[in-house]
Amino acid sequence: MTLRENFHRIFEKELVEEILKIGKSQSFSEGEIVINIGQIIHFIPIILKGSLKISMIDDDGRELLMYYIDANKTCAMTFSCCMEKRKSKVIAIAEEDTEIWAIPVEYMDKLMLQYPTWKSFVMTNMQERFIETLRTLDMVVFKNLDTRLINYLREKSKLTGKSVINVSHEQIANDLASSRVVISRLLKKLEIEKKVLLFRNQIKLLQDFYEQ
DNA sequence: ACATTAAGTGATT
DNA sequence: AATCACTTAATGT
Repeated sequence: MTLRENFHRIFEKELVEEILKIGKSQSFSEGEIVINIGQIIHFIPIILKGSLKISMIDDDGRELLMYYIDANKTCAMTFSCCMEKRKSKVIAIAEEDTEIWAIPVEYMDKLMLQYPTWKSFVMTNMQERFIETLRTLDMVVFKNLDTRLINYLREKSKLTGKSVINVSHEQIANDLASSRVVISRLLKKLEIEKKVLLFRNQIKLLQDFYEQ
């Protein structure tokens, strides 16, 4: 499917042409930082391929994964920020090799006023991201770490569509704002319960993992 | 062969 | 649930 065809499914005709004209494609390889904390946002990213991981970082440098954004989605933070040329409060890292369509922020006002489908695209995205943030908040405040870990593995698996997840215990600890030893122990418990298989930099989710 | 990084584990707070 | 300290295993050069 071409870029134009893809955009046509979300946006009205004239908007597609305008977006194609003013934006440009940008590629990021896995692990690359797309937008960092404190950085002023110059463009709105629409994900074409791959996905971005959005995390917040507290004063002590502890990181917490908020949500992922994948194909045809965009980051809500960019809207709230770019309107007033504010700095980003979150960090966006390419979860895999990712391609985005970057639209300069200067066009935001115009697009919002002129195109109903753009407005609804923005609103829908903000709403979805907000819900996901609430879910993450609920996880952190009301759930135990083991529940959060299971949830984390579920989401990773869903994102890639595979039952084999390539990630280190250290990385998981980072994403969940925990420590490596604790994650290793919880994973070991899951392995004993026959829910996962552990390898170096790799976790395989078994049948029992998905049940109940 | 050696250095580096990932993961496992007991003890302590 | 986190941290320390130490061990073992896997990988890179």
